[in-house]
Amino acid sequence: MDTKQGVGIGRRPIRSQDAETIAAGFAALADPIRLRLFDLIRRTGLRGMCSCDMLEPIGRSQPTVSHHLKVLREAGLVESRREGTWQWYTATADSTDKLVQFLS
Amino acid sequence: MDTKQGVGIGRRPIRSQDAETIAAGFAALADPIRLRLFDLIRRTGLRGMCSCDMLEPIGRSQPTVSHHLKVLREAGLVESRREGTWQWYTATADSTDKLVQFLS
DNA sequence: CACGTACATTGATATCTGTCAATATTCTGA
DNA sequence: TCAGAATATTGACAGATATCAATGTACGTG
Repeated sequence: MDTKQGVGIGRRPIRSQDAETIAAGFAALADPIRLRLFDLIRRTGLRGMCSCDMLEPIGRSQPTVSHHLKVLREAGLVESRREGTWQWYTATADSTDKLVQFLS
Repeated sequence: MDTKQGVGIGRRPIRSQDAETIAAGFAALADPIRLRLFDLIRRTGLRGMCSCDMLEPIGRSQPTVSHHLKVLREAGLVESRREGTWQWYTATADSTDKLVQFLS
């Protein structure tokens, strides 16, 4: 049976392709460790945070933290720059724009 | 109205327990099918949407859609009411508050 | 060059997740 | 009470993911 109303109210549903993109953004924050990493990094503002300083507060092995940082980077939520042997992570400016836009 | 800080950006890093909760919310939207379901439901406002009308636009089997709706419901993003054999889904009022608060 | 530090990658494994067919449940109407 | 419709649950399975030990790579200092 069909309970549909006539069209006219509201815009069109999200495109399947856009859903993939936005869902991928949410997926990057869908893990508690990544969420905490992103939270830590974002708090450090422009200066950013060295990944060596994340191990202790996060409480996971170095490879695991490195893996999660890669996921955050590939999702466009953070970016990194080298400084000697250190790697500094900062939150990207428009990191969460699409996500907030979808939620609002 | 208390003065307690929410889970947004404050002086201290997010608590591990809060990270679990918020990450679970993001996880509910981390799948493209669920994102589209939530998008569809939200567009119908107070009236809501019958799950029988979701099958065709979503393009997944009835058990799969039912499974995703359950995930959305358990995440607090949608709620449902029975009407005869139909099940009507609506977006909850404060569904995305915590998520937006974290992102902002 | 050699060594130590910071970080990334690989490989293995246990767990989680999305999917559908089959089946069960709940409700309506005859 | 019986049949049919809408929805939920179960069971099975393939693919994804989180994790760590081991190893590899890049950089700085002697």
